[in-house]
Amino acid sequence: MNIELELLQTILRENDIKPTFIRLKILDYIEKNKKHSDTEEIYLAVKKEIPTISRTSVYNALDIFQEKGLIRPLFITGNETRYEIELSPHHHFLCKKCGIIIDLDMEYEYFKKKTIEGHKVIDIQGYFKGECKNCLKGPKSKKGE
Amino acid sequence: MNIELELLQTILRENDIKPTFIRLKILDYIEKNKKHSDTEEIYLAVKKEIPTISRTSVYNALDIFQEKGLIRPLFITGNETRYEIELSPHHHFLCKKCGIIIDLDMEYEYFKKKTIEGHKVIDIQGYFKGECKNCLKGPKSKKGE
DNA sequence: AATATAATTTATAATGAATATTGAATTGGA
DNA sequence: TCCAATTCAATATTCATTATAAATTATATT
Repeated sequence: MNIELELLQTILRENDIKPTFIRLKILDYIEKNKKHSDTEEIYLAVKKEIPTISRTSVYNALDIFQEKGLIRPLFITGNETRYEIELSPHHHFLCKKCGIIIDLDMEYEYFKKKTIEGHKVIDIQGYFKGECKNCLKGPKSKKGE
Repeated sequence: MNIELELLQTILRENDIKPTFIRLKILDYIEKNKKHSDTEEIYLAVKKEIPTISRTSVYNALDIFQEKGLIRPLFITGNETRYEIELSPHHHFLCKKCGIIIDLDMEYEYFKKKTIEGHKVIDIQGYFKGECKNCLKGPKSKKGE
């Protein structure tokens, strides 16, 4: 067991999640991989190390992590749910051309607001959609074609 | 054919959408009903007047309306896609308790921004989630229990 | 009017993400 | 060790959506 996994183990324990190997590996993947992965991608990645793992275990682990606030789900594409490690609140940009999801660094005053128009705010998600910097540069930088 | 439907007819024609009865009725429903309906709700509502309508027709109509920018899809719940008439940009609040989706009136400076961190912005969706004003008032105002 | 052509609608099947269920395996105390 | 609870995995199922193909309707052409 390396140091990183031990740290993750501690994080899980602190959040009342039993640190099973599967959970560690799943959280480890989400943590290292800075993308916004969907369940299938996580499943395939962890499968390389744990070939017997089932999709259900991935769903289960993600559900627990989410309940405990370790990860945040993104419903940006409208298709599959994507996940990222829960860090300080930030918005996301989805490129409609190449599909990349980019974290935005902007700060907005309402990140600090606890209520809005009388409603109690627990979570905020801001999705910007359009064409990313890279795709704007021209057709030569297209990927996957 | 009443006046409202004639107006919708004109709107459809202006957007190069052939104003079939089905499309008129679907757009009419979304327009009148100020909620953020999902496909099933629209299907069931229109079915009352057009009993032979198929779900596929609803999906088709919604796709066209969306392509032409008449309606906007919301991916707020993470489950089904919801739709609203495309009006001036605004954010949404989802109550995790009762499920209601509320339009927020707040204005933000970035609604006017055409680019963000170098990326070209076409669409912005802001989702606030938490507990709505009404649910905060107490258990007596719960619905459906 | 009749026919051809295209667009629309319907019905049916297929897909794909997510959930439910069940039974086996594992763990943690009495 | 034994029992109970938890966890895991495999299967089946649900549900929203998409794809396909047939049927219907609308539009254009002769």
